[in-house]
Amino acid sequence: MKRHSDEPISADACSVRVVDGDRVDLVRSRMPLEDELVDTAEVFGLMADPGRLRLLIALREGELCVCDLAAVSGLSESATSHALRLLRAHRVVAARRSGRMAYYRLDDAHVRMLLDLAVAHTEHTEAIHPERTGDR
Amino acid sequence: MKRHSDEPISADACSVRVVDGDRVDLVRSRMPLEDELVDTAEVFGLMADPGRLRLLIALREGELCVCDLAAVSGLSESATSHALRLLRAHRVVAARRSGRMAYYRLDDAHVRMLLDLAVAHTEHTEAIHPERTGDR
DNA sequence: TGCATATATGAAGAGGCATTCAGATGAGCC
DNA sequence: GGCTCATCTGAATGCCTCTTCATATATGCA
Repeated sequence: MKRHSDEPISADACSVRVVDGDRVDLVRSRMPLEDELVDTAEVFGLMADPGRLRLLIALREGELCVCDLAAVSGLSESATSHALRLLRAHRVVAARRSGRMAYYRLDDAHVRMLLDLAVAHTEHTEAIHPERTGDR
Repeated sequence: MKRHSDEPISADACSVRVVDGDRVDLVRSRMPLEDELVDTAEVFGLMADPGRLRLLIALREGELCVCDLAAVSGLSESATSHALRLLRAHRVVAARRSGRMAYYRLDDAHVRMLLDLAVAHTEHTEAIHPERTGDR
């Protein structure tokens, strides 16, 4: 049932011992392609910064201009712009320009779902929470 | 309808111009509490590393020992152990010990949902995606 | 008891990332 | 045209993170 080391383990099984080679091969076969996995990790990375996460959560309800996003997120306007640039580069948000204003909106259904799921989860724990006092 | 600057904008409205104060206040009132938001960002951060993400995806199907996780993820066993330690510290995975082996499993329903959603999405786009070439 | 195996840990180095500051672009207004 | 306002950009800096190497713990086995 348990074999080891002398069976064909697809890729880089050079120096690594393996306990359950069959499981390993199975799990490996179900692993997403490298590129997709890296993309996914990048998306999570975009949501891993509190400032950017605030921006994205704010945008769930509709578009906002940069200065309002800065006000909501607590970031400086420069930091906000940098963050939005990053998010835009990854097609997570899109911009609409009107005069000198720039209105940003969520532009990625997948990210929206992740955000909804995450916020729903926090609201769960919020039910237990008695207060909603100060912001920062 | 659009007011500005001279209304009470809860917290840090010192130097930041605000275009639509009502929207800002509304969005702010719906923003998760700071602590929860930071927690959420941390969870995303844990999934933002390709190595850790591979570990977590591998664990979706059941428990695995450290060396098999290393084999699956392509990480060194040391790096794997470090990663698992991090994940364990955040209660995302849990360990079961049997002899000198340590078997890890997913231990966070929320993370599992996020993973499922993410993997489902990659499997979707795998069929469709024509492009996604240049990022920045 | 002593050795090999499986995992855990600490320290350190390299790289990446977020913020800030200063300045640039570009639209609206007089 | 010249000024102001909203946003964008680049460079610099300090922090944080991931990996590796070396070593520690601890279990199983002879």
